[in-house]
Amino acid sequence: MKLMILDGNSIVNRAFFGVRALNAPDGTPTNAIYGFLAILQRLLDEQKPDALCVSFDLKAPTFRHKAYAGYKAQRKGMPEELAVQMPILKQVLDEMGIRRYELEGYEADDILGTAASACEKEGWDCVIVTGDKDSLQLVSDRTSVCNVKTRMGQTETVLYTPEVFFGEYGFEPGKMVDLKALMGDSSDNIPGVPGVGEKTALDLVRRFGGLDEIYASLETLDIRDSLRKKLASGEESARTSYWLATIFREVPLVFRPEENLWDHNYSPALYDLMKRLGFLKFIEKWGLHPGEKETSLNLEERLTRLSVESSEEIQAFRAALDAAGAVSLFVPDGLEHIEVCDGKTVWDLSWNSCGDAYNSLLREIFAPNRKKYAHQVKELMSMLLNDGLPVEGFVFDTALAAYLLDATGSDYAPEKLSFRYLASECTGAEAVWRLTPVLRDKMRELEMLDLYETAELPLCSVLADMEHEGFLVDRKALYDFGESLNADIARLQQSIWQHAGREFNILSPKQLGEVLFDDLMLPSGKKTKTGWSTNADVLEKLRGKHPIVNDVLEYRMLTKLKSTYADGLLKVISSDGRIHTSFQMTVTDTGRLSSREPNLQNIPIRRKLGAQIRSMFVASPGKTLVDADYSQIELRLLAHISGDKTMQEAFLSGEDFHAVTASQVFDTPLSEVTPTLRSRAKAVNFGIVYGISAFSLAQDIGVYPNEAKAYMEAYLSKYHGVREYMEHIKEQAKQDGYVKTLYGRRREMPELKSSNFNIRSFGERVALNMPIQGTAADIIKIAMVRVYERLAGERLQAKLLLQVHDELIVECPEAEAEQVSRILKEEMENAAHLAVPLTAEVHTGHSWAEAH
DNA sequence: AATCTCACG
DNA sequence: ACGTACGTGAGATTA
Repeated sequence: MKLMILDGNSIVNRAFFGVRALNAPDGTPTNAIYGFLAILQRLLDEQKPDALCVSFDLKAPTFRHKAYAGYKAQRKGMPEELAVQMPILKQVLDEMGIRRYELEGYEADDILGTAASACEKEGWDCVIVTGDKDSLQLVSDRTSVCNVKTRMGQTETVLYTPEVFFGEYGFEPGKMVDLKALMGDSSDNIPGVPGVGEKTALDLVRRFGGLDEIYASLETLDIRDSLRKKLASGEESARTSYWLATIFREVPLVFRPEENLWDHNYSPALYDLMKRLGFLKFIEKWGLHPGEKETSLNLEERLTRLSVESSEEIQAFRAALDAAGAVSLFVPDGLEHIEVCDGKTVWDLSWNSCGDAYNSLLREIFAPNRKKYAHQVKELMSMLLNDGLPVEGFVFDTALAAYLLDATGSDYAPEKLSFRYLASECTGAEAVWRLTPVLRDKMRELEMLDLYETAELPLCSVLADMEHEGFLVDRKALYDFGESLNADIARLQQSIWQHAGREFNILSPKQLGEVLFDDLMLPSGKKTKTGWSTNADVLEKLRGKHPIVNDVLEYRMLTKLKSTYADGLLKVISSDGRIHTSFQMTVTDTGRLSSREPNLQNIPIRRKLGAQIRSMFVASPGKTLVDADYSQIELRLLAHISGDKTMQEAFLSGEDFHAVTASQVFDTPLSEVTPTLRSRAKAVNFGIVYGISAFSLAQDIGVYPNEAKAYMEAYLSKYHGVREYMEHIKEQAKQDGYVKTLYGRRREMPELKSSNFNIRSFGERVALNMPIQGTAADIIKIAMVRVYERLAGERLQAKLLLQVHDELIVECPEAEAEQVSRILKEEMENAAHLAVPLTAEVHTGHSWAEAH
């Protein structure tokens, strides 16, 4: 039998500092509880114990004289956001049926030690789960210690058995106390022997054993006399420390492992609690259900479902359809099956059940003048376009609404939304029906209805059309390009292997790291979780130190082009010779679109060879491409939003903005701004939008941090409105708990309240960046809707193909090119009226490379 | 499935 | 003292 006992305070601390800010729907912080449960769940899966319990410290002073010696005095008080989570966590454990042990006057460690002893006496195995190293002294044949670390939200565990412990420390676990007695531990106020640190202490214990062995033959030990002296004068301190470091294993508590047998006996109240905390994941994972009362209540309210099969049922459905003012729809996976809700009944139709009538029923359901609410309207429209069905008349999209209300969410499935916004369990078309008025009201409350109606919802048909249209690709040219890379890739591979003196997988960061930093002894810089970093930034700095570096950089570039772009794109050319991407409207935290399968928003351009890929995206014969992109829209928005007059004047002057910045920041006449100065100013401009630090700016432009700091200082004094904006927005975000764009799009910002420095700093940068990036996203969405309407309204054959954040691409007959160019420029530039001009540059060409 | 790297704005 | 720029998606390797 096996008992698992968790060191509650230690694990909850790890969880709190390791998990990003999370809040329950009512705002209560929940990250520590969430992290604790995630760690618990993982260990249950790994260890599969028969019994389970948790120990906690109580805050009161401890019984043993450690307390009076100021024991743990240096441990900081618990942050408020963690403190409020503690009682809730304990409640969760109670409802889960997991026993808690907490004893006034004793440390959690003492309880762990006592529990381990009890297990050993009764012939049980014991696994102690903790984030501290203090309990390692308890490791024995029967007792192991599972050490938990959280790094960047990821949990890592190390299971210490006597063998693992010996492997790491080079002595038996029991001697851990001796080690501490010698080296001390400032966090536990254990003095140790003055002048003896970790290195010395480790060496002593490994070579001679514990305190008894050392002091028994102190005079004859093979050590320096200075150390002998320190040990001799520190003996009393060492003996006291030994006692302080020893975990007390006899707390006055009867611990019977069998009393903690764990049977997954969750109380019905656990469902309510987890629901209040917003922990859908655990509700699902643990299969929790509401108590009887709530279930029956929901069942009564639930609309009747009817599978439409017989001709009578088809008749009834048609009658209901005609009588309904609007219907809600849900299409689980493809048009061969659809749920329709008229507010009274949920009708379930499918190709299987309705047979020949199905197609005509679909035509009736999707009749252009029928008002329809649906979930993921754009995706539905794409399916309809493929089947030649009409795409008009969609007046609400629950997924899109939910995204506007909370863009940081990751799952907008109808059942999740009904859980969250309706506190009920309906699914599919019924959920869509009930959610529609609720989500609409919420959007109105938060002043986002206008953005929804003028940008997001109309954009669905624009994007569906773009996806349907696709972008023509010169398949042969793309194939030839891919083939032409092979020779160089093979040559570089040989050369790299030659330099390395052996064959290895160059694309493996691990193997490459060994070659560069172990074999060739190049200076290693940054490290990653798993080893030394070998990314382009690092390698760039090693250029010239060894010829292999250049080859690796080039090899990486070529293999990337080959696999992602040449081979990758060839794979997704459709039978019509075109590539049809999918735009996602509910993915980004800022309001941007994203593109996938394939991603057409990251086609190469920055380097010559890569940019060739763009020449293979072409207009079909007789047609041309028109490409329009906003010029520095984000910086213009910074000038507008911050209200900085100097920056606004720079844009109004019509001069090269980065050059003007250089001239102002480096106090140089505009005519004397060198390319280097300009490019540094450019880096500062972009850095500011991202909330950069001087350190990173220095990295980016290759100067000392001091110098970078001076640049930023000069920048912010010159553009003092920007400095004021930066301070103001952070303050505002902290107060409101969210930031928003000029058009009212929001992003919730729980990070700003975190007591974790890194998370909080990240939040501050986001608060600064999101209103700018998000407003730019709003503006181009508005422009897209207007361009689409103009192109249709003026009866042009021109078709929008692609959006790349600040760029739109249209394909049209050559004869329309001039008119289309004018429409793009007008609609893009007039989509918003700012304190500075918003300009779009338009070009035409037969390939994307030419037109950009 | 997680990690690293790299393509874009 | 920390750890070092915002937002994405895809391919290859590793565990």
